[in-house]
Amino acid sequence: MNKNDLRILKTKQNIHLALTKLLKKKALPHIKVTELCREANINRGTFYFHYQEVGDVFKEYYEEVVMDLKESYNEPYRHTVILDPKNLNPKTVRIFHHIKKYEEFYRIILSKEVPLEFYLMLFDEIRSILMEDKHAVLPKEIKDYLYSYSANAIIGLIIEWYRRDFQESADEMNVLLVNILRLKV
Amino acid sequence: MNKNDLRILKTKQNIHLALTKLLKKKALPHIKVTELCREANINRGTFYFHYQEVGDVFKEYYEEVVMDLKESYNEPYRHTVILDPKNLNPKTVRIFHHIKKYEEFYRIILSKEVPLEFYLMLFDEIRSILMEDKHAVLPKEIKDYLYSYSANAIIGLIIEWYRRDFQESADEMNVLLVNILRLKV
DNA sequence: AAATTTAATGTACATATGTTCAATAAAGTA
DNA sequence: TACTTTATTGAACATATGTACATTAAATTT
Repeated sequence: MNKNDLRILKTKQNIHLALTKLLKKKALPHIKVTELCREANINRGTFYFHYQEVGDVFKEYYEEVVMDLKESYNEPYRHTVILDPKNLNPKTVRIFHHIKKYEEFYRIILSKEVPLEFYLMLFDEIRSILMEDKHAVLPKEIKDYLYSYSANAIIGLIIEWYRRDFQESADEMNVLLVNILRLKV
Repeated sequence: MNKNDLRILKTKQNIHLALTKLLKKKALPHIKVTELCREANINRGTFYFHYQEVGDVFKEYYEEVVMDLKESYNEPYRHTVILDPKNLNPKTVRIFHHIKKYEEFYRIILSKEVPLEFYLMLFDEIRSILMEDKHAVLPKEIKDYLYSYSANAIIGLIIEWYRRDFQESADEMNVLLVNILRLKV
């Protein structure tokens, strides 16, 4: 199975286009394989040759999106220590900008019908971003919990942001995060 | 439709028993309606008379579990201000004990195949528990975000706990939470 | 105990799933 | 260009979904 085979590239592109089209009409779990293939003008057998279920197609997208999140952290003005309010500069936090950029995408990720898997992918990604920060020397176990605590706390803000229909700007979210951290609750 | 009709109670009980049995073998989304009805010895039409999908049966369980979580906060030694480390007494936090009590249940809730809906139910429940605490006077918007931040931070610990197979005791988790809050990160 | 209500059953039907396989066509390779 | 590889197709099959409805049986009500 040659990943660069033109036939495969075309097929996958058709499926991707069909999925984005269908996602505007209905939630991911309600999109049927049959429906997706009809929309993409490909045979159902071809679908099953590449994927197991509709969610797998979405996962391919998601990997691109996560790539963007990763890349946004490999730039010159790289952040230093995110979750230390003493050092935190709102501009250093890129996560909210990333979410805003892919807002339509995260509306799907955060909708209740969708498998937790996508949420956990976001969690792991944010967690690993936080792990790159230098933290005070702490026992490994505490650190593991601390990263999970902090990563999910940020997603907590994102959930609230989503529920408020992403009204606030990404910069406002960064200021909000700083304020919450300053509360030291 | 009389909720107390013996026929309904029996049918639902059979379905519940069948689901718990099947859940020991496979993940929730892989349990088919047909399969569940075969196991419960009820007609498939009867199932669709009461539910839309297998997940709805699970939701009925979940409501009982959430009830327990709620009740654990209506007891004499009620907590005061959970997320203020200065006042926090590990014994006052009941969430981890609740999770441990329904460990098998939360293993399902936190497994990747399951819809985000169940996660969000837990989120909303913990969030509303935190909302009962008296916080310093803050603008409503900040408060909304703060509660989402704190509630999800706790679930972050629970995710990590789950991934470590719930090895730590609930008391150890409370101590851990206090330590993290004392770090003021 | 008889009458009434309605949950549960059995059957049917159109559609979807997930898999298999031989035939075809479109790509890559010599 | 001719040859080779393999992705795609189409057809078939067993099983599952979701809905509908007349019949049956088990409840509740009188």
